[in-house]
Amino acid sequence: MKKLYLKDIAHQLNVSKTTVSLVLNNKGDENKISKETQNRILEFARKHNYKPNQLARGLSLGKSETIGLIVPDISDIFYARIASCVEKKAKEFGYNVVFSSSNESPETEQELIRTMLNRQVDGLIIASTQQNAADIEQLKQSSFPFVLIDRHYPEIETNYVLVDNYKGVKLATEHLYNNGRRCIGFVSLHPQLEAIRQRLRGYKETLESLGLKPEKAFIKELDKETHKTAMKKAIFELVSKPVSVDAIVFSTHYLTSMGLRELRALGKNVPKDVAIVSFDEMSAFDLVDPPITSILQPFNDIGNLAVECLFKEMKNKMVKIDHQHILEVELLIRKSCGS
Amino acid sequence: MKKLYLKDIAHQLNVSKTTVSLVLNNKGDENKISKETQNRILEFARKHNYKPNQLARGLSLGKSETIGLIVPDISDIFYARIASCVEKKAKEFGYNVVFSSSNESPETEQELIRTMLNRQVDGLIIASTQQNAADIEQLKQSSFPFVLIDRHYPEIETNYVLVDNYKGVKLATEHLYNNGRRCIGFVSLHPQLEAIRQRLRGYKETLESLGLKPEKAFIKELDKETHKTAMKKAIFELVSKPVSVDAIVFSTHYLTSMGLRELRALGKNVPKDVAIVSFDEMSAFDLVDPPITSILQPFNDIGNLAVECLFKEMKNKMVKIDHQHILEVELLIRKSCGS
DNA sequence: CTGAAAGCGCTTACAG
DNA sequence: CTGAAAGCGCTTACAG
Repeated sequence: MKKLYLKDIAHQLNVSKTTVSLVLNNKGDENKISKETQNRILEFARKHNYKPNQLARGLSLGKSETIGLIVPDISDIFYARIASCVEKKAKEFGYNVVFSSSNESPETEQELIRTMLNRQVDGLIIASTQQNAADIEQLKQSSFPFVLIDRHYPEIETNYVLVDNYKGVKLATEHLYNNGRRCIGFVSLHPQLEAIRQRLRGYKETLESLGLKPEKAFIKELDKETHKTAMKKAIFELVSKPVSVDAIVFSTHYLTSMGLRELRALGKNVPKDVAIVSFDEMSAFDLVDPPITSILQPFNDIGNLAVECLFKEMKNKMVKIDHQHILEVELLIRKSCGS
Repeated sequence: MKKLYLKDIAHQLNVSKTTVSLVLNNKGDENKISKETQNRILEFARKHNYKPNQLARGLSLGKSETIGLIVPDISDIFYARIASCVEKKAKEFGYNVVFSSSNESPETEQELIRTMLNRQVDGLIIASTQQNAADIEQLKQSSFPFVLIDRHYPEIETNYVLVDNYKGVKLATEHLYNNGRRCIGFVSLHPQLEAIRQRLRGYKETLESLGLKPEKAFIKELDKETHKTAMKKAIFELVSKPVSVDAIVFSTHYLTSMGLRELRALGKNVPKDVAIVSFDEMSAFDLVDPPITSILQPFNDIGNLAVECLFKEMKNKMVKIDHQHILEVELLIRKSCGS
């Protein structure tokens, strides 16, 4: 089966390329091309399964009908789920998506943004490393359509779809308190991410509002790079004298898993000795011993909303910053807090 | 920052577009362009961060430096991990990847393959629905570079990277046997997939080699569409009289989770009443009560090898079928089989 | 109603 | 050593 081109169709049907192109782009009527000609073309194209070369089309049209999705790590189930939604939603608009992982590296992120722009994506959805203000600012200045998800730059006004991180941890902390816990620890990554900062703030302020003091020793901030080894030490310190925490809020699903492993290794009973709550969850958290109480993020809504906002931006030409969504989060109570 | 084009550089540097293009494509030397001119151009391009429009470049070159990845579901952690590897590996070759999920629909898969071809991807990695022989055959006929992963068409000779499904289940079944189980059930999806068929075969033949009979009633094949409700019924039947299985092999990670939930709902103790093994695993399987003995798939190797094979094909022009890899699988023994 | 022609931004064979 | 020109496969303003 030889590849079929526009000119082949024109040739075989004895019409011009213009006519074929117009008809195939649904502009037959507005260009008053006879129904008969239209049908011949449509029929022929369908029968031979003609599809235009998207590179040529994109070059000519100045758009690629592709959007780019940049996430820290596509193999993180949270982002994988979002990617899945983004893909589905984009398809509704007839768009494809190119994805890439930044691996939390600002340099990689920068490179990815540029590569995608060179590939002429029409819009970008970014879960940023949040250390790449320059490029985000530039995107904004050049009125390129983009929306930030999961992570945003508080100092740059952009469209975004986030989650109420503060509220999530507040819910979790209160839940722990209501279950009688008074020495509540907090384990997270380094708070260079605004999302993490909000979670930390949620933790601290909730403790205070409950009349508890957020002790320095209760809080463990691990480096992204070294958190695997650091976790062991962190958990050990949290559950040993003089700290001896009776509950821990983990700021991310994989920290929860790692932390739980360490707690077990130290012979601690969850929830008896230490209750735990996880921000975000994993597929099998309900099967874990004990089932892990988790803060659920609406990943479907994040993905869908992001795409919708992006398409509004792309349509508007004039980019307006009027899509700043902070979605609600939900505390799913299972057994890891003792009730 | 206005977008910079090739002609702008040529203009500003008082040389032709040809010269600029040649230099930027590292063909300066072979075209004997003076070192000085080369340096001026390189310097200028770097300083202004010039990157060619990939659509134009692709159209001109007849290739896009993009590969396509089609999987059943990008939000399945198994495929997400493979996608992550594929992305990393492709980047080493300077390639991007476009991904899409077929959602196990042959029609969608067909459409995706065509869309990707129209987008001029230079090669395809496909975890097929295995119900789309026509397109795969066509890809093959037209000598388009592609490699199948995870699932293949036994009736079509293609390059592929698979996993030893038979062996995996054999290992699992023997392990169960060695732990004293004699009534071993098998829960899987409908065996329209060759991979599933191999797993089923592994189960049956191993039982036989062990002197056990693979009873019809021990085997549950669920429909992809209805497996959520069907699982409840299947598990109930397996653990009730007259069947009363004392072990179950699940042919996929999410079936394991679902099955375990049902076992618990019925008050069954795992592994005392029913031992279980999972083909493929999830992140928290080691934390589950009990930790789930699983057959591990080398997703990293699958992704890397697939990309390597694909690039060899792409380079060779003449596509040769000499990359048929069946990777080893590993049984990770935890506690769900009683030892 | 329809076609010839220019243009999208590149690459490269060819000529000098 | 370097440039003018053709070509990749489309779209569409313009002319008739």
